[in-house]
Amino acid sequence: MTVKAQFDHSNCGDCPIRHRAVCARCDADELEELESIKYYRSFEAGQTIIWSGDQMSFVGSVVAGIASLTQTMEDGRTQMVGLLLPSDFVGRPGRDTAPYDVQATTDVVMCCFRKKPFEELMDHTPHIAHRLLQMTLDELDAAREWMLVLGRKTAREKIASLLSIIARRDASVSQKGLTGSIVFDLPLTREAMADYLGLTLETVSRQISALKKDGVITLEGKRHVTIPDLGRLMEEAGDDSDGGFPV
Amino acid sequence: MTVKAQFDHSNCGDCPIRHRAVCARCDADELEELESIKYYRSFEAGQTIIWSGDQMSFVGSVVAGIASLTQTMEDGRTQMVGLLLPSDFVGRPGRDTAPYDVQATTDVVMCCFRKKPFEELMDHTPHIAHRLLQMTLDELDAAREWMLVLGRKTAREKIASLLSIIARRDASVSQKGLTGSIVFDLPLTREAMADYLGLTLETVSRQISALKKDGVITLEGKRHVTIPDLGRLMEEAGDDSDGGFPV
DNA sequence: CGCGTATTTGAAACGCCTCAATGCTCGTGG
DNA sequence: CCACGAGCATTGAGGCGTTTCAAATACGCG
Repeated sequence: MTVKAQFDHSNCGDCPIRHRAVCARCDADELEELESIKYYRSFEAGQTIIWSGDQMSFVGSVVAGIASLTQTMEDGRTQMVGLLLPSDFVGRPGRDTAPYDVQATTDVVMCCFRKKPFEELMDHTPHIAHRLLQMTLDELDAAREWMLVLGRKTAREKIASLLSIIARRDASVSQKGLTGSIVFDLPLTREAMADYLGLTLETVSRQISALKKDGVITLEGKRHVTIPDLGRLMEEAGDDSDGGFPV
Repeated sequence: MTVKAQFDHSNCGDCPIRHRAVCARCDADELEELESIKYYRSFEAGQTIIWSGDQMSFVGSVVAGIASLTQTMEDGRTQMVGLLLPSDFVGRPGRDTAPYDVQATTDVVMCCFRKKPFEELMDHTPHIAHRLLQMTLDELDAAREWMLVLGRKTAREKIASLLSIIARRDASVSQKGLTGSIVFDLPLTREAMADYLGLTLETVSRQISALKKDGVITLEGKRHVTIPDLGRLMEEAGDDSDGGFPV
C-alpha cells in the first residue's frame, strides 16, 4: 500500500495533522464541508509540486513528508525560503500565481482543496480564516528568525541553528523530552541544507565535520544524528538556551 | 503644531493611510467602533516603541514615519527583520509578548488600539480579520524575498536591492511613474542599512560609493539620491527587470 | 566656529567560496 | 559474488569578498 493510499479513504477525524492544520478549529459541520472538497495527492522526493509563476489551482496541507519553498535567481543561485512540515499550509488564498517553487524534499502527501471552493468556504467560515491567520503569523515569525540566521550568523552557527530546529521539532512530535540525548535522521541533503542556510554544500560538510570533531554532535552514516546535549548545541547556535525558536 | 497634533482630532475618513491599513475594508459601522477605541501616539527618531519580550498592550498602524523591527543577539549583532512604513500594522493579535524590538527610525506617529478591545472587535468583524490576513501574507512574501537578499546576494546587489525597493515605494506613494529618473531621500543611516542588509556599515558605504562612481546612482549630500535609470539599478540588484519585488 | 556624529577611505586579516580530487554507499548487471 | 557506476559527501588548496581595525573627512547644530 502506498503512503497516499493510507489516506485516500480516511476521514478528517482520523487525520494525523488535524490538531495543527488549517482545519484545527473547525466544528463538525465545517469539517464536513471541507471533506466534500478535499482530495489527496502524493509527490515523489525531488518532484516540483508547484512552479514559481504558475497558476495555483489548489491550496492544501502537507500531511506527510517535507516540502520546501525555494527562490531561484537567473544565474542559478537558489535560496530556500521555507521548510514545510506536516500540518503546514501551502498556497495563498486571494492570489493566483505562485511566488516560489514548492518542491518535495522527501516523498510528500498533501491534502488538497480546489482553490476557488476553498476561498468561498473561508469567506463564511471564520474558524478557518482565523486559524490561517494564526498560522501565517507563526510563519512570519519563523521567517524573521531565519533572517537573523542568514544575515548575521557564521557558518558554524548556521549549521547549529538548523540542527537545533530540527532536533526540537523532532523531539516535540515524537513526544520525547528535550533533556538527555536527541536522535533523529536528517531529512535534508547537504545541498538542501546549503540552500536553506545561504552557504555552499562544501561549507556545510566542513562545519558538520567540525561539530562532530568537537563532540557537539555524533553521526552514524551521513544522516543519522545524535545530539548529546541540546543546550550545548544551542550555545553553538548563538541562541540563549531558554528562549530562541518557537518550533 | 506637532505632527501628532495634526492627527489628534482627525477622523478616520480623512486618514492618509486609510486605503492601505488594516481598516481599509471596514464599513461605516465598523469604522465607528474602531474610532471609539483608537488614540494617537508619537515617537521620536531613535526611540524604542516596543521592547522585545515586553507585554504588548496595544496594536496599531504606522501613520507617518518609518519604524523597524530588529533582533539582537547576546553579543550585540543585530539584524533588522522588517521595515514598517505608513499603513503597516504593528502587533500580533493572540500573542502577548513582543518577539522583537520595534524602533522609530524617523519620527513616527502611530494610530493605536488597546489590544484587548481590538481582539474582541476582530472576532466579530471579518473585514478586519480578512484584511489583516492579506497584510500578513504580503509581509510574509516580503520577508521571504528578503531571505534571498540576505542569503545569496553580494554586497553590491544587496545595496541595489534596498535602493530599488525604496525607490519604487517612493515612486508609488508620490504617484510618479517608474520611467525617467527617481529622486528621494534615504530614510536610513548607513548603520541602519547595514543592519537591514546583514553587512557592516563600512561595506555599505563602500558599495554606495562604487554605485555612484559607476553612474548607477547620484548623490547630493549623504542622503539625497537620484536614480537615473531604475532598470539599470534592478539589473545591479540581480532581479529581472520586470517582476521582482511587489512593493 | 567648533564639537559630536555620520560617513568615507585605507590596509590587513579572516571566513567562506571555488575548483578539484577522493571517498563512501548502495543498487545493478555481468 | 564482485565489479561498476551514480549520487552524495568529504577533504584540500588557493582566491576573493567582506570584515576588522584605524584614521581622516564631511556634515549639522549649538
